[in-house]
Order: sequence, then structure tokens, then C-alpha cells
Amino acid sequence: MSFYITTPIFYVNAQPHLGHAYSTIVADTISRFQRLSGEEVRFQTGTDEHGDKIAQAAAEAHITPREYVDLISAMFRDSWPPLSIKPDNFIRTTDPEHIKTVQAILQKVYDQDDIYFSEYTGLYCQGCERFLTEKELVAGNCPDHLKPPEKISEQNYFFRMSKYQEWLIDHIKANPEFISPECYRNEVLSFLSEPLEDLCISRPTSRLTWGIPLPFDEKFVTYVWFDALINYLTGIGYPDGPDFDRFWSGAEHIIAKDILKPHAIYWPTMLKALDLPPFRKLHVHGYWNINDTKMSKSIGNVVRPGEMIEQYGTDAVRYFLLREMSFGLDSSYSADALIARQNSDLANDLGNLVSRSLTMVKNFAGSLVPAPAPSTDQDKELITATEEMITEYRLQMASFNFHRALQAVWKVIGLANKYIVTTAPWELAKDPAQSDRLATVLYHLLESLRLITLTLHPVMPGTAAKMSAALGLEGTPQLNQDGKWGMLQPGTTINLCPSLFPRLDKAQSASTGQEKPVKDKKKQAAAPPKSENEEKGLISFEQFQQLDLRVGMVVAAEKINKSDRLLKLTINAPEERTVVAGIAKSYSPEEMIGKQVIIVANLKPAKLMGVPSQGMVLAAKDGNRLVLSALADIVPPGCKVS
RNA sequence: GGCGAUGUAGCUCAGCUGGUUAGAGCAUACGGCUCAUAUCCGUAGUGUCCGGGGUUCAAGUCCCUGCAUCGCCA
Repeated sequence: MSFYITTPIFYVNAQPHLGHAYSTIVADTISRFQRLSGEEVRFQTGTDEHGDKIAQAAAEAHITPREYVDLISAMFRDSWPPLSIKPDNFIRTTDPEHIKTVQAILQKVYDQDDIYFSEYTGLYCQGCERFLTEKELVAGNCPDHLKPPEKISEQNYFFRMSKYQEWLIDHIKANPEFISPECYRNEVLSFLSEPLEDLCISRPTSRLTWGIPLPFDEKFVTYVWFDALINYLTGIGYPDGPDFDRFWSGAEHIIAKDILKPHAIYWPTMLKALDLPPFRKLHVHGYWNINDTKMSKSIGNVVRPGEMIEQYGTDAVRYFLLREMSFGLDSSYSADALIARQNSDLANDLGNLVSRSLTMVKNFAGSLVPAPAPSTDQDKELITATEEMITEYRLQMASFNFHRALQAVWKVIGLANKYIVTTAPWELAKDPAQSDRLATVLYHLLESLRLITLTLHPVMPGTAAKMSAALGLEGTPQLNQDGKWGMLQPGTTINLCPSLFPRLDKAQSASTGQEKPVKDKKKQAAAPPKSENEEKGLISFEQFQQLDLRVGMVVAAEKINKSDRLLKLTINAPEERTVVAGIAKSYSPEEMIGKQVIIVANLKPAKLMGVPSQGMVLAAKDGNRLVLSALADIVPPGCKVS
């Protein structure tokens, strides 16, 4: 059986954040788990790149929509490898193949009369990119954008979604696992208990040009869902790609709860209209709150995957996200919670277990897997528990209950630690008559460690690889073959491995969210109060205002001949200017392209190595390393920094 | 306003179709070990199971009602 897992394609109007990372980590974990279980897997993610908002954002940045989406799409693509996420395909809705297929599908559905032309009058909000109902208005204004919507009358194309409503209700009722967790299935059924309206699928080109043209009417482009959802098909070669049928029969989608309706209602009816079988399952997860507060740009508490990795490491982040959230429910991220997991689960329980076990094998068994004598009752308890762990793990992983799967693994990690204390190998080692018993104990310990390692591959690939290397395991692990007790070969050489996880200090490490300012305040408070010298080294606000600090986007970069330090950058701010920056030792020209940096725009022009420079790029200096100043979100080039 | 979910130890949660003294992890206190990342093991707790009614021999578990929080819909 094949397995095709997808994340949503992410809309390129914002940079990747924790929520995107979570969906994608789940998809990566499940794809690794399915591969570990011997399934053929295809894992796809990507970006959704059409629409008003994109066209506007590009205009504000004084670049073309194409340049804009290239830029943000690349940010998504580049976010995943550092998280050990390996998709098989990264699809973009601006890919020519995708566009071609979307048009073919539109034509087909139109030809069979499931798309019709009709007029619609309503209150349209530019900010929302949609029509609002009277009841949604607050004092005549859009509740989100606080502006009155325009009353417009528009002709558009509609998809006969209502035609497939009864079929969809029957399908959901007949397939309890079609939408999970159950609360979302109920939500969908509840919504379907009312008559469904047909779905508006177009926008006139007078209002929106950044979209896929309708093949049967060039005055319109397709709107959102008939473009975006179809990525799941185009990504595996619909209609006549050789692998399409095989993968489509195993299609499972992962989404966050905000896009439940399009995936649970629009998408199956679209597939029905195309005469394709529905996807197999839809897995819906909740939101990550930040320190118990909704994550939002306006609050300014958006967590970036890159920051998390930098502070805690890839595997700790993956473990935390999968262990902390019950799939489907909302959960809360905080530095304290992550550090608590890192210290107790990863460093104390797992890391220390690995460390003490390997050290004992080195000291008491010459770094070789010893040959065991028959198991005692005490040993058998460990064996049984470990076998139960594998069963439970498979069950829970397959049903997306990652936190429970990990609980099951940690139960055995706890038992192994206890086993060490009760068998006390260091005592056995003192008595030559006990050498058989010592060998048996160490074997049981290593064997349970091997099975623990096996389960960790999908969740913490790096850690599992280190543990495998330490245990002298080779080849591609397979749950079916390797998931049994007694596979570890006596005589195998064991290697010590460096500490898997450091212990973190809560007070010191917290630098996300609101905690950093607190730290800074403390520093300030601790500094001795300055008196008369206070004036020294301080500048007035007026002096500060003389600086023209701006956001610039790097559009081109190249090395300067004969200099190992200087890069010649072409920066859009928003006018194009050349800036020479001494960052070549820390940044390559390639990685500079597309970056947003803060520049001093009114610096007196100067020539460096013969190249005229108009301004300078701000960067932090850490020894020899330079780290560029960055912004927490994409803004139009030329924005003033103050 | 309609529908639905949730409310259990300081914190995060588990408790399936009602049945012995209500559980786990973290945090706290005390004791033990020394192979280990000052780690590990053991012991100890504390709970008007949201409030109020009811059904039952028996309810955290079922019913009614109130409160609080959340979600979807209007």
C-alpha cells in the first residue's frame, strides 16, 4: 500500500512560523514512520502564490509578483532542511505544470456543466478579499479592517457544490476515519446539515490579474480553492503521470483547523465532480499558543522555526512539538515548557540512559555486545515491556497520537533506568563468578536501547542516527524486521557517543517572546547609576533622527576581486543602490540574494577597493563572525527603521 | 441566538460501555545508589473529580439544571 502525505501549501503572504513548521514536522514524521514500516511514501509540501494580497505586497515592495513569490517561496523551502524535514516534492502554484492542469480541470468541470455563470451583489472588503454579510459588519465596518466594505455587483463563475452535498454527507458517515479527530468530523457534519451554497470560483481580471486565467473566459482568473487544492493532484502527476493512481489511492492531508471547511467540504466535492475518489483521510490539528497567548503579528509574539533551532536544536524542537501537543487540540509553546522537556525527558532520562549504558559496556565488557545467558524473570519484565512499547508505538503513531507514542517509549526508558539500579552491574562487575549475569544484564540493556532507537527515527532522526552508530547498527532500519527482541548480535562493537542533549538553565537561556526584555531590564537595573557622566556617549533624539535607517532588499550580490572580505551588493531601498559590505567571510553572494537588511542610507558615499558604495549594511560582530541585522517579518523595501 | 465540546492533584493531562482505598508526568519534600549529563532509583503527599438537583445497591463516569471557558454556525 502506498502512502501520500501532504501539508497545506502555505500562502506566501507571511514568513514561515511555528504553525507552518508543526504541520510540516508532523508530515515528515509520519512519512518517516511509514517508511520505517515498509510503506512506499510520497511527502509533499509547497507554497500557494496567487491572489490579491500577493499582488499588493509585491507592488508595495516595488517588485513584480513573480519576484515576490520567488522570494517568499524560497524562504519556506529553505526552512525545512534545518528541521530535518525532507519532502519528496515542493510544489508551487506558479509552476507551469500546475497551471496547465488547473486549467484543464476547470475546462472539464465547465464542460460537464458543473460550473455556471451568475451574478452576485454584496459588500466586498478589500482587506479580506471577500464579500461580507450584513451581520458580520460592526457599525457598518469590516470587523477586521475597520473600514466600510464597498457594495459591488459582480458576475462570476460558480461551482455546483450543492449538487454533491448528499453524497458527501453519506461518504463522511460511512467512513468514520475520513476526518479526524472526531470533533472536526462532527463540526463538518453539523455544517452540512444546512443546505450548502455553490462556490464562487472566479475573480474578474479588472480586480485581480495575479491568478490562473479561466480557460473558457479570459476576463476571469480562478480564485483560491480551485487553484490551491488542486496542488494535491498536480504534485503527483495528474492526470496521466505513471504514479498518479498509486499515490492518490493513499492520499492523506494534514491541515490546521483554520482551513477545515475548504478541505473537508470543497475539496471532496471537487474530486467528486472530477470523478476521482476522495482522499483517504484528513488529519486536523490545532493551534500553537505562545506563552498561553494567541500567536499573532500584531502582538509581535510570532515564533520563527529558525530561532527555535538555534536555541534548542532540531531534534529537541521536533520532540517537544510532537510530545507536547495532543494532535487536534491547541497547545502552548513557551521557553520554560521546552526547557523542561529538554532537561527531564531528553537529557536526564534518555541522554543519561544512553550515556551510562555505553560507559558500562565499555568498562565492563570491553566495548563489545556480550552474549547473554537465559533471561531471568527480572529480564523478562524488561523484554515484555519493550515488546509492548513497540506495539503501542505503532498503534499510536499510525493514528497520529504522537504524544502517546512517545509516552510509551519513555515508559520503557524509565524502566531501563530502573533495571540498571535493580541489577546494579557495577556490583556484578566486582565478582568474577557473576560474569555471565553481568553479560546478560548488559545485553538486555543494549537490546532495549536498540528498540528505543528504532522508535526514535521518525521523531528525532539525528539522535536516532547517533544512537544507531553508538550501538554499531548498520543498514536501513525496518520496523517489521528489527522491531523484535533479540536482534542485536553479540560481538558487535559499541562506540561511546558524545552527550546527546545538554541540560539547559531556565534562567539563562530564555530569550524568546517576552523574556528577553525582562533580562535586559535586569541588566539595566544592575548597572550602576550614572550621574554626571551620563551625558557622555549619549546622543539626542534629534541626532538619532539624522540617521536614515531603512530596510533594503538585496537583489544582486557578487564578490569583489582581490578582496576576501568585501561583497558588492545591489540593494533595493526602494531605489537601487550599490553598497559594499565587509561580510564576505560570513556570507556568500548566493545566500545574500533575497535577504532583507537594515542599511544606513544617508552615509557619505565612499569608494572601497575602487567600488563606490552608497550606504552601509548593519551587522552584529561576534569575534570574526558577522551576523546581519534582520527584521521579524517581510516589509516593503525602503521602509524607515526608527 | 442555535449546535457542540471542555471543566479531575500547584501545572499538563489520562480515566473505555457506571463497580474495590481516583491515576501518570512535571514541580515540591525526604531517603538510597554511584555506572552515568549534580544524573538515576525509592518514599511521601495534598484532590468538595466546576456548583446544585436527580436515577441507581453503587456515579468523576448516566439524566436535568446553573456557571465558566472554547469551537462551529447565524
